[in-house]
Amino acid sequence: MELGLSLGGDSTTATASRPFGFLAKNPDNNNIKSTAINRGLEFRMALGINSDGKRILQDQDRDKSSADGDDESEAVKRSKSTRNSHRNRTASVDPPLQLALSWPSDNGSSEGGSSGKVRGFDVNRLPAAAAEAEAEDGAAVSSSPNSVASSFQVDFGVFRGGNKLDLEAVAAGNDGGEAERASSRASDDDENSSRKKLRLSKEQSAYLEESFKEHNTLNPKQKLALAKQLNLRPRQVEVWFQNRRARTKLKQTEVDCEYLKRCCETLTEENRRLHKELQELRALKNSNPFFMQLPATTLTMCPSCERVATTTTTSTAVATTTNSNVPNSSTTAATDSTSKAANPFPLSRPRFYPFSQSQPPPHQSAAS
DNA sequence: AGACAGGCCTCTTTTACATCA
DNA sequence: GTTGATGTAAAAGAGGCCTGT
Repeated sequence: MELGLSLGGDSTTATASRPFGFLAKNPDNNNIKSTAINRGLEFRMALGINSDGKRILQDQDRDKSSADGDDESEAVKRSKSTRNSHRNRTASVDPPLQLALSWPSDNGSSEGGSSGKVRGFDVNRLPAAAAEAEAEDGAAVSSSPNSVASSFQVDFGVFRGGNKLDLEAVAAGNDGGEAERASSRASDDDENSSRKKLRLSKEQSAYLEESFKEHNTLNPKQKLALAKQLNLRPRQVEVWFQNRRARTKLKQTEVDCEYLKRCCETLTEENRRLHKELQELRALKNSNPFFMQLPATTLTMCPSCERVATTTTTSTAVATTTNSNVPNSSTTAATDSTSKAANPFPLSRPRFYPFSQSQPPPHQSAAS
């Protein structure tokens, strides 16, 4: 059973006229990006010292070494720990949420407008993590203004840079208040730095959806390219595709289930109808002895037209056909006329010749 | 043949967000 | 308008299976 299913394609998120219009090059935004990045780097250094004067953000080696240390404990668990620890390592980096939350709040221009981007990128995209991911996966997670020139990328650069002053230029269209919500989450993250889940932005989701439409699985090259394009970790792209496939499968299962349910209902109704018809024929047989002289019949189904052909085994056979999908009205009409029992040759009634009188179907002649 | 890595699937957990009282 | 409870979608973790090397 093969059912078509259209998933995704959210008209609100996908750019209908230009599917990848948001990736269009925008020199102005590039300027913004480079500026933001520079400022963001500076900002990042400032945030590298926590209240205790300890270094929070250092170089990649620190992050990597600490993450590897976590891996050591997990490596005892099972033989596949290397792979999972690799997965965990990318996610175990200190979440950069504090960066976004420490933005100066006196700039009211982008207080609410940056929320979507903040949600999508800053929360998870620690620069150190980006560098780590780059080192691990060989994917250049673009922090360079020249790496990928697009407004889409520019947004990432701006928000990853963490400079709120530039948000207004690129954050139009985002709903407000999320920066504050993120701010409210910041204190929690300080205590329990468990995994921090990001919400992909609409643009990222739309882009991933477009990619998914083209191919629902990714080879490593495509994964890296997508990750680079969207400024995500390859693992995130991989997980997204996994979840997307799962969602598709779930939807397909629901559709299949619904289809089978309808099939079951149809067959039940058909079965009920046939039972009723059988009873009527039996009644007719009892009331009309002439019926008893009819030869035995064999039901066969034409594979091409799926019509049921009733053929007899004697030379006096009268081939009868009926479509399994014929509405009950025809059957009812036939049986109603049958119930009159006035015709001594009931098989000659139209019901038994649903095909053209002059040209019986091929299977009829073949069956006889 | 066995070890290993990598990918995918499935189930589960966790998180973010929306809705409602 | 605010707040807490609740439901839902989605990201991510974990483990198993399969395949290729």
